[in-house]
Amino acid sequence: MDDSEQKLLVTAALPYANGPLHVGHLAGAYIPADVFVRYQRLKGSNVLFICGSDEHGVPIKIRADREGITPQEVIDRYHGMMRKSFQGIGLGFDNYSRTSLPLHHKISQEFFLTLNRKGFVTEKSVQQYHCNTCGRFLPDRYIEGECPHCHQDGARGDQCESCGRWLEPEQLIDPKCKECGSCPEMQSTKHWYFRLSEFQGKLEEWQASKSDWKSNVREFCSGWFQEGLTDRPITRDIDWGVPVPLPDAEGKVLYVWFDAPIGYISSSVEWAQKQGQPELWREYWFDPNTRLIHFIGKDNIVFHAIVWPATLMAHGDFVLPDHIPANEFLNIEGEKLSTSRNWAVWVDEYLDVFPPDPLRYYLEANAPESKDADFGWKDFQAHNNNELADVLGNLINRCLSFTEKNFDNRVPPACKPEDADRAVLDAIAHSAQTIAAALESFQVRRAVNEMMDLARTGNKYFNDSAPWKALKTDRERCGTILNTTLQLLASLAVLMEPFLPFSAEKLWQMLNGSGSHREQCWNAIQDLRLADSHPLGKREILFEKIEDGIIEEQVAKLHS
RNA sequence: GGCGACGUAGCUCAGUCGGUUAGAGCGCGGGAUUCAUAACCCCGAGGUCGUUGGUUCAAUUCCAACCGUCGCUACCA
Repeated sequence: MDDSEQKLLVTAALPYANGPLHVGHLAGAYIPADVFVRYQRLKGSNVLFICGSDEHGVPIKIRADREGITPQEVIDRYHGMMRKSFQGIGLGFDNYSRTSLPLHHKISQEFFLTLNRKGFVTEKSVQQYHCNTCGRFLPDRYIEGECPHCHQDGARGDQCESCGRWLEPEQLIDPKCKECGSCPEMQSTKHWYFRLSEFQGKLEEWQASKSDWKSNVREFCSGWFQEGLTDRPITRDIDWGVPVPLPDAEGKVLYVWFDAPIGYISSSVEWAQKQGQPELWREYWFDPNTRLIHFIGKDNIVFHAIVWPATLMAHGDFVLPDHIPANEFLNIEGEKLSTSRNWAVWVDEYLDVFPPDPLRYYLEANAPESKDADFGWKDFQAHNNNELADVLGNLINRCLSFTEKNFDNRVPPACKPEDADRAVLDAIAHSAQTIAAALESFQVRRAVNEMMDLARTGNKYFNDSAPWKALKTDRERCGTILNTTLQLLASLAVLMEPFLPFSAEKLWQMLNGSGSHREQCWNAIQDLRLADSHPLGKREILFEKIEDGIIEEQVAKLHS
């Protein structure tokens, strides 16, 4: 199929709106998704990139109660912060929505009703702890008590941190509400269950065809299939969420895990409305040829690879996920990231101090693709200084500076190309192919390294060719060397776009390229040429080095 | 407890569908150069590929056990 006809519907996990965005979020889902989408756009693919804030659920409600504000104020705050962070780091969503919108509520309710009408939802009464003081039913992890096994105090209703055993809340001795400390009591309550168990066969059959999925996703699912899927409650007893659209469901909302992925659909609908073509979203979601790709972190695998596809199957009509590239986690300075201990690097705070591309580059080159990776400030500095500044930035600067000083800042003509010159042009084509192949299989790390290797090739060529010597003996030869290197820079401006969009744009301007580098075609990069005598733009340092002191401040801040 | 992942040079990681001298970047040592953000380029030192067994003509690569790190375990989304 022609790339321009193949529709791509790309989603990045909806971030939960009870805290700001951190580098772990970026590394796991957002940067890989953005790199993929930017590459696809250069290729000319028809791609829709969707995201939004996930704004329901108990944790948001509890945060609001603690701070004495409304849940709406909580989500407004974090939705705004995350949106700004995404923009600052260059996430190019076509639409960034939020699940608190009436549009999303309506679509989620319709979804629920369809499943109910088709008989995939059943009603059940269950016993649950209820805190009379806080006035709500308590999720397992919000109940604490003495562990029945090791008798340690402070065990949670889902698991004892001390002995690691998995618990049921009613096993706890002397249970207490984690928020207020009072003793909860068992109450009967009614919930609606999604009949997930009915879909095991279809899911297994469907996944059997996904041999190109990453092993972490496949292994994870096979474990679940072996255990056997069970029906899942998809409603909750709180007043913050999408109300269950049934007459006898007062005070019940849809479980966030049910409504959140529907946010991918409602965000697409909102996008279509903003385009003035309110039905346009159907061309993506209802076309069986659409490749639906969900970028997520590994904590999301079971929901995206099992529960959500089953939900889509139950509803019918919608396209099923084609691929679910799930990344592992990012640690910070060797320790597990923890928002409650403030052991995290927040994107908004990063952007107060640094430009976006160095962080993008670091997370791309150090992406947690096959196993957990580590974010280290010194490591970040090293990647910026040794690679972005010394290899890529220096190649650009040495070439432009030389051309400016000796050739009136114009592209010298290429005369009598030699083997070395041709080899550089061949290397461009080869890199473009290698990077494309890596990105098609979601290997950002390999792809960005290949891009940097092309810059290394450029440095070696420039060095071996020694235009500063040729300048004195053979001005024509010197011009040819610069011409070749400048063509390499033009290609790099396009090749950099998926990884370093801000710098790619600046480089294109420095080269005084026509239009935007984003209008170039990835598949024709090797044919991209700056014309003889083409006037170059204004030169500037593309990647500043980062001084030790700045890094030390960040490390100190992390430990404070 | 169950399931899974990972453990390769000082550091961060590739790789090996079993088979000549195990790779990259950084860091380190030496050299060359001066166009450039004291950058670039070349050379070099450094690894019994977590441990112990097994299969095999041959294992770092397959299998088992063990040790270590981590994740998931179904209402933390």
